[in-house]
Amino acid sequence: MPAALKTSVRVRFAPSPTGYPHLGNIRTALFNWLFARHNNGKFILRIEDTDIARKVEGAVEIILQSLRWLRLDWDEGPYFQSQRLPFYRDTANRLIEEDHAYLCYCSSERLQAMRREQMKRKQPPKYDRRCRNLTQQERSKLEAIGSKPVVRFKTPLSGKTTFLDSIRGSITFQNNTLDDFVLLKSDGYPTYHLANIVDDHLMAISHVLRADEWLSSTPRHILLYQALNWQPPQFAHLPMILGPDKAKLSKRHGATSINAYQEQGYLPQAMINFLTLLGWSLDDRTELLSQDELIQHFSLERIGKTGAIFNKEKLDWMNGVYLRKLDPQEYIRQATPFLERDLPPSVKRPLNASYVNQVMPLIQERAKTLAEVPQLADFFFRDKLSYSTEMLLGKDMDTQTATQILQETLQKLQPTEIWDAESLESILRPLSTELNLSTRKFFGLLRIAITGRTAAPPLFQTMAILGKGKSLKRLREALQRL
RNA sequence: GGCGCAUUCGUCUAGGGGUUGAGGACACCUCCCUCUCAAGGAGGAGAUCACCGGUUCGAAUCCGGUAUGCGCUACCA
Repeated sequence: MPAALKTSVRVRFAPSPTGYPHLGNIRTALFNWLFARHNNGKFILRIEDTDIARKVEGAVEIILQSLRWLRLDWDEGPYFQSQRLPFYRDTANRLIEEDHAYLCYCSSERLQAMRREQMKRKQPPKYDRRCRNLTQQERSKLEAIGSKPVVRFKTPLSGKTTFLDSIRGSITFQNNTLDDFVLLKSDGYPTYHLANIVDDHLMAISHVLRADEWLSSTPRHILLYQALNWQPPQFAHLPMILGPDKAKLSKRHGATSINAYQEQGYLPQAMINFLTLLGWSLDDRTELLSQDELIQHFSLERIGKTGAIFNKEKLDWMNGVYLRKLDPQEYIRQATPFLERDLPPSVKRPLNASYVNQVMPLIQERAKTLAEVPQLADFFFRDKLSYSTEMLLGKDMDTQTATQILQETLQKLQPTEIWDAESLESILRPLSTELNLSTRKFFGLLRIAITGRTAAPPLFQTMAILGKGKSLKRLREALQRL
């Protein structure tokens, strides 16, 4: 390997297309990407599709789409392991030739029965190495019966394997606690262990940043590198992202697929910021960092060791911060598809752009996700409001008073020519004194008449945008309800 | 069962022998602003730093043990 290549940072994200990527997968991708960009290295994408049975149709496309959404651009790939089978087969053969691996003819039935028996006796379930020292004659006999062999690694029976993890320090395993794991399956496909180290070597990967769940397999990988006389990469095992039950994130934790967050109206920059802080920190106070700042400051040293429970409330808060920071025009651009998608079907499509432009600034500081926008802005668009008379009257107002208030308001507003927030305020505020009503009560009543809710954007601005016709119509409708 | 890793407010975390009677953020509570909501501002509550020993003048910080949690223990990744 050329010296220049050795010192350059080359990392990879190597998902298996067995499902949609969840937060944990994406966080691993993100840390690899940040590490590559920080060090001016390369970020490589590799699809580990070596399990035909568990392969999920369309998963690869979703993975790519998720990375694009988060703007985690890759420099090489995607490589597909299913298209690189000869590399693994050749390596397995070399291992057999050099007496580091052997063919195993044991049936999965026998293996299973053996494991069950071992478990029952409270023994560690391990392959019993029956085929490790087969003679040529015995092998021929088994092949004659039609047994399809797998290739197993000849794990050293004694000694220990030690490696230095960038995050966890020195870690040692006794070799006799490992068993002879499978390298090549009987269908000719490699297992993760083989494919992974062959590709990491061939692709000159300098650092392997992967989830903590791989820590226990690392001695196997080190042993493989040693057997092949290859230089292993630097390993760094990332703390995992946990579900609320503290268990490894999985399907049963609900909407964990990353594209679900896109659909729920989270911003990629908020996701990036939040995910990075799940396991990494800059200092004792910085919470908000842009993608550039993240790249600038990211380092392995500041990655924590403990698994992090995903805290949705904080994500919501952070997404709200990013939403509010958005340039108003950009906000509208982002929110419009959600309005088109989620506003009631009765609202005419396509939406009136200039009207949306007026409404959105009132919503921008109130939504934590873009998916909330249609809900919050709903009454600006729909024709019929739905609320009860009880709601209109509130706790302590009788029908008569309410009727009088609405009538007076209509009377005052009818002749008004200039219909903007300021004029409306200058008319309605004095009216509340005139009626001897607190602004809280008075505006509260009008708010429900105008918006159908108790919590909404400021009244006068809302009425201004709604326009005179619609506003008066709603006041009249309220009157009719009483 | 075996092996490995981890353990600081409910959650994410800072802090890596004395400046810490442990700092920040989310969530929560109170008050201010205010036509409601949101945003913003000011406060508050919340952690015997898992436990037990040891080293040290001094330990959240170093060492050992225990407990608990998690991960791995497949012809899955």
